[in-house]
Amino acid sequence: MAVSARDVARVAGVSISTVSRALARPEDVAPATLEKVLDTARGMGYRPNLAARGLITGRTRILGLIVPDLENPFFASVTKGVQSRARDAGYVVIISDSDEDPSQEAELVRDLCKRVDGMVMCSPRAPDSVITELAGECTLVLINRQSRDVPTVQIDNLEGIRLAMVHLRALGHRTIAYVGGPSTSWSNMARLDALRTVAAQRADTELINLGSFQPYVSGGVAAADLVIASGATAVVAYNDLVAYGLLDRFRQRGVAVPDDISVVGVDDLPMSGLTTPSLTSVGIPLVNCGRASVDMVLSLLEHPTWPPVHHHDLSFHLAVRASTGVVSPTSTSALSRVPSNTDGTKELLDTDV
Amino acid sequence: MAVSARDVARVAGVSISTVSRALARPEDVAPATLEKVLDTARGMGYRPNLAARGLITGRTRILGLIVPDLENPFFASVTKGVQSRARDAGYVVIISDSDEDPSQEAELVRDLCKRVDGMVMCSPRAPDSVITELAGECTLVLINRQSRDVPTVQIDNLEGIRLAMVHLRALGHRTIAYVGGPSTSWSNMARLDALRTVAAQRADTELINLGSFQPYVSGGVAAADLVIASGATAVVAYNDLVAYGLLDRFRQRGVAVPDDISVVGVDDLPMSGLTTPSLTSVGIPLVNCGRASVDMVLSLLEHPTWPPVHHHDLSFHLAVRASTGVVSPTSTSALSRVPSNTDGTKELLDTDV
DNA sequence: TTGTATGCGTTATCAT
DNA sequence: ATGATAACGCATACAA
Repeated sequence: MAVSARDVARVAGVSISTVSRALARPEDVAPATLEKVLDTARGMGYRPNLAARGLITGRTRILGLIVPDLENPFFASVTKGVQSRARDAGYVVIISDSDEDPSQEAELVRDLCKRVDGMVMCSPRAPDSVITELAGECTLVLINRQSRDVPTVQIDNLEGIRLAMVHLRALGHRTIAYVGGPSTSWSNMARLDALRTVAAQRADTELINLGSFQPYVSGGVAAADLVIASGATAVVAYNDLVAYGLLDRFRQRGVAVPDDISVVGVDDLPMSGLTTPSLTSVGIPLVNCGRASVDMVLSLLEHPTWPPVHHHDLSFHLAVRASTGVVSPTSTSALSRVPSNTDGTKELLDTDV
Repeated sequence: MAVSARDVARVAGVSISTVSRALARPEDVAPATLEKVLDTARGMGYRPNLAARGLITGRTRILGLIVPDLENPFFASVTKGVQSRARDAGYVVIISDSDEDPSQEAELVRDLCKRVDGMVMCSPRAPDSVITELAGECTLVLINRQSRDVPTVQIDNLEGIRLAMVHLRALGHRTIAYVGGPSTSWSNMARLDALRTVAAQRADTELINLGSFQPYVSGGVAAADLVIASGATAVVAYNDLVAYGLLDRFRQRGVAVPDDISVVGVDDLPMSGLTTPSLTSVGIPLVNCGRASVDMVLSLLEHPTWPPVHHHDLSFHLAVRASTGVVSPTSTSALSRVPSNTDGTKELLDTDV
């Protein structure tokens, strides 16, 4: 059986509450007894029973994290940040993978609610109404999703997209395609809006929205042929995974990157320096997102009355690599073999593919 | 304030213990009262306080998982498996990232011990003695590490390596280099042993051990030039990350894969179908490793007296992709520009690099 | 500064 | 089949 505070008290020759105090508020106990208690506690290998402590304090010192897919490097990085910051603050984190299933998310939150002090949801798919309701039942912070009612950690998509566009324009690109993510995704809408805003500011820049695709490698593979047919000299992908898919399919099709088409991703995943060619990407400080979300939860926990910083914005950086290059004179002519797609249509598709 | 069993009891007009029973052993309570209790409980949104339950049962229904690095896709996959199987069994999992620091591992286990029913350590770096000691303090299962005293989930390296070697030999390769992982790593020793065993069985096959490298992309980059200098026509990397590094550096050096050198990785990470060229890899069923480890922990928990299946072995598969090809007549001559390394030395290096 | 006593919400034991 | 009651191990208000 484990050693309890009572055991320590008996051995140290003090009362049980002195043991408790020695650990919780050392300054409230006489130096001599403090040392004696601490020594015997250590000697006996005493570890407070956290269930009992939690029963009294109502706090578990556990944080919850819900992500759609642990194997997706995007969420892996965020998870790393959450875990690391939580530990620094003396918390541990329970992780839960929703398997990309929005309907599971709500159930997961409710299950975890009682076990944790607060929760972080990363890129939740569940509808706004559900999220808001959930936030009423427990301390909740959202990552990478907008909400009026719930505190969020967001990334300034406009700034990131602007970096990418400025880069592409500097290389001479004027016809730029966008391979979107899920149409319901907040990030996708934010990025599309940003692209439109930036493109609208330059009269000679044409934006071709190729519609919505799965936010994985498979989505990029599916979109690649449309990109080629569109006649664009550069393409911005919803995220790096999609960009990997583009790269892969372009290679299969014999389309050279960046000579024929330049490719830009979003997220700057750890892998993106290693693709062939290496991928230029708009980077999100994912680990920091995780850290920031924990800071927000803890702040909410400690100052429940404060209605202060409900949104924490992080900024992008641009990692320029080998997948973007100057537009070549041959590129558009060589590729635009499908006339019907080069008629200047700004929105080719607007449905999910 | 949250609603307690006492509240439900009062509203339902029964005693508090009937409420408890209704949830724990429905068959022990009369159908009429059962329905009444369950209805009011649901109506009031009653959720048992897990801290209180844990205090009396001594069980938290939490499992712990310690990995060296969450961002490493190897561990991400294992984590996915652990989490998924744990949830199926009604457990949640606390995850902890040791930041590749062996000295942290022991501390993490001890911290988590009191919070969880059992733990899984994935590829721990800590010395045997420490691991054994830890296993004495809590229910512990190891993944990807050998131990006499502690239950483990392992992979049959000999079988996996044999698959790779048979594949390479069928392509005509006779001089095969191995880029090893950390010399202290059990996996590395197991793989090196397996390579030696298989090579020894074929008189015409030469194995060149290039020594130990970091088990990351950087390790592969560091090893690539040695591989080229060794004159080998094929190289087996400690894992896929190392293989990525080899691929990257080979490309930089203008060495064609697989025309000049064939490359084989180990792990078959999700990304490995997307490198250029795509990577032939000996695949570990990582998600299943995670699942199996949870099964072992739960079995240990439920039948603490059984001393049965202490080791669970999983098998490899070989994912043949574009990084391996038939040996070309030019390959050895074209590359072996460093005579001192082509003298047939079987063990070039045996120190860490 | 230290000890005593109470209660956190649940399960388990026993009596009814 | 159900109810009363005693733990579980700790923190805390209060007494000394």
